[in-house]
Amino acid sequence: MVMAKNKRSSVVKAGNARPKKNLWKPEEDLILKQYVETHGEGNWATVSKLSGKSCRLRWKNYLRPNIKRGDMSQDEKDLIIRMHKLLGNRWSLIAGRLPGRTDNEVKNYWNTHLNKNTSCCPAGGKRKGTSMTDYSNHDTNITKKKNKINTSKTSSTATTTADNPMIISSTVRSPKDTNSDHHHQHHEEPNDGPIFATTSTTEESCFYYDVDIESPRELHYYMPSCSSNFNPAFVFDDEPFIGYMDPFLLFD
DNA sequence: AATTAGATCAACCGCAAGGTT
DNA sequence: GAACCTTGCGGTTGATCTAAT
Repeated sequence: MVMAKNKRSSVVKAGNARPKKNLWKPEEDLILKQYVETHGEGNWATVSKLSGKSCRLRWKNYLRPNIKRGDMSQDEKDLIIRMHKLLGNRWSLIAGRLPGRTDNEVKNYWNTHLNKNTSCCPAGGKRKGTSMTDYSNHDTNITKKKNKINTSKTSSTATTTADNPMIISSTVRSPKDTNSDHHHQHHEEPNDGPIFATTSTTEESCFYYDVDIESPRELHYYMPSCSSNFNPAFVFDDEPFIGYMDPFLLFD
């Protein structure tokens, strides 16, 4: 069943039973907005205590300036798909690549629009125990609580089904680990083995992102610049995606 | 017109990391 | 260094919508 895009207000309809969810009213939004304009961001615990609502979330996902609302453009969709293949469920990182989009929005968009369209996932939109849950378990478990990539050792492996013969395994290391992992600096693999692409960074915020891609075709899709000679740069929409230069990776 | 199934999205929840005391 | 507090993140839930029956 194809559903029309559903635009809903956050306002509870008058006459309805009191909702379990604490939806925001426009006047509450206004109050919060004025509060932040006056006092600045922060002190969310205090504000939330006073209001009884999650003000930080509301501000971050809805009220913050430059929040872009409305349909995703084709470019944004493509970027989300490709970033998700590369990064998994690291919504904040993906959202950081999409100006004006929040991680929550990207996550919702993925779960509702894109997840079901990917060949590696079971089709369907039923929520409970379905596509989102089942498919994402592999990288959900991986990425959960491990996405503080700058600060902690993170290892993730995203495998796929037979429909998508690509395997991405990413390993993010803290600078401490760099001594023992010299091969992460720059690496070339023989063509007959798994292609092992790596970006490296330096200084405090550095981390290493290793991508094992079994299919050279897939590698070329993600990294057109590294067909035979490896070049540690990804390209998104003609934009070089270089780990050590990209603020998206260093944004913390 | 009423009901049902499925889609959408705002908000909630719990955990982990970082910061402060 | 420990304890507490704050913030960020990702998974999940629930309300409400629309199209189909």
